[in-house]
Amino acid sequence: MLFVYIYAPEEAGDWPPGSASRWWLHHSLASFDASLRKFSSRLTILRGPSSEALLGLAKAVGAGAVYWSDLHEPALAARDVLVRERLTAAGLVVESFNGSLLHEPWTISNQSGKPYQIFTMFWIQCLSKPAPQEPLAAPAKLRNPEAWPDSLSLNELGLLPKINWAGNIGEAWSPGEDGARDALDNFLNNSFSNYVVARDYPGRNATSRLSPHLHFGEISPRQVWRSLRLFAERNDIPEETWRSSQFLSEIGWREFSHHLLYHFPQTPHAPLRPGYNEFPWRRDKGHLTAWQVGATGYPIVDAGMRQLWATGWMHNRVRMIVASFLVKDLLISWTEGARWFWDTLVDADLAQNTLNWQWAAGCGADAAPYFRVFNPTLQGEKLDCEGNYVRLWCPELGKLPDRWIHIPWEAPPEVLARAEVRIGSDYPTPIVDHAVARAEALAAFAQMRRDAKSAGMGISSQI
DNA sequence: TTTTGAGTTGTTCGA
DNA sequence: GTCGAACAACTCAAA
Repeated sequence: MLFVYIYAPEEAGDWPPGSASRWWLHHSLASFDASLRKFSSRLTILRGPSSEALLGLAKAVGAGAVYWSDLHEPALAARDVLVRERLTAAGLVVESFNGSLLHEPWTISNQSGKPYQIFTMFWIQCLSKPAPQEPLAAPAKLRNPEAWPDSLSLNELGLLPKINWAGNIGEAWSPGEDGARDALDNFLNNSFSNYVVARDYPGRNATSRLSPHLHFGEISPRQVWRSLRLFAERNDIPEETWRSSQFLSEIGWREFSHHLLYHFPQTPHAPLRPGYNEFPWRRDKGHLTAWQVGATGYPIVDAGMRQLWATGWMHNRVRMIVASFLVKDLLISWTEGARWFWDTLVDADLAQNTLNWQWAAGCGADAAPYFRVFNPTLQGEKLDCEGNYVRLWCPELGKLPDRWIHIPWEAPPEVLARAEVRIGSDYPTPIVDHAVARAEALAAFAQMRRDAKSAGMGISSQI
């Protein structure tokens, strides 16, 4: 038995892995190889094109069958169809399996046979199905080939960034199966019981941080399901409680996003609701850059964007706040935000990135209504009331009292002087006035609805 | 068949 | 200070 990873970013269409993803991939592959070495096995690493690589390898080692886990990202799924055809034509047995979802996307549909576009009903349907298949145990031993085929070294893939900005990322994460299992165990034991309350506070480490592990297949949702069930049994948590838990429903949202991408493959670049096609997004390079580097003048937004840059990850709640800010306050297209997240997130996942950005922009499935505009000051004061999160990522504001930490531009001059903050030089002046920006956003969305109505198309998401 | 109600994550305004 | 209404349009299942 031979394990092979083929690096073929050009086969991912418009979405080759970004820098943060490649960093994770490097360490995940290293971890996988290390675990194979315990069986005196090893990971064979090849470069695409995938079908050529696999045909060559099969010939070299005399393989009779090729197996892989299904992916549903549009470009990769199309690639896999071609690979399957070519391998089959060459006389190889080819089988693929569901390794990344609780249910195959075509098995969940509403009464008229169409995909759900509302999460609640989708998830009720998922939960009403028989429990997902139990994950198989890892093999106790492997049958190794008589001779190992040629393989690239991991470093030859050039996945690590040229500049060593990944230093901070490494401190925050342990890519690989062991890291994934530790993250889940740690979450279940320490955070599961209080998840509903604590998860919204970015200063508390109360979320599972499983997303990159799930994306790279280091742990599967079926393993999460089973671990949660076993944890519940050990702790006398009734089945009804854990099955309807907020945490499991987050796994459900992941599932929902992957099913939607399967059914609506155009959504990474086009709004699910066609009425949003003509929305007059602004192209303001200066504002976009300020958002990207965390220099908007709104502390909770800047803290989030800097956390993203420094660690390849951002707290879920803060993702909503910064997304709302880009889309509603700056009126910059959600696709710009999706691009930036794609390149900077270690958990960048096409399905989830797409669903969630469209959700924030209001143009997606079960989306936030257009009038739901996050107020960055209020969100900061509610969820980071002592300013710990802001002080961690915006240290130049560190000496400001709690009272002013989320509204530094309103602080009295003597307070600013004492805190050694000069607004406009030490920390930016807000690049927009939220109250004005909110009014403009509401007006722009209202105009879009009028235009859509007069064009007789509505903003229906029907396709 | 038609109607009704509810739907991840919010904010503002006026009583 | 608190509280409810309003801020749309559409999906989907239950009644």
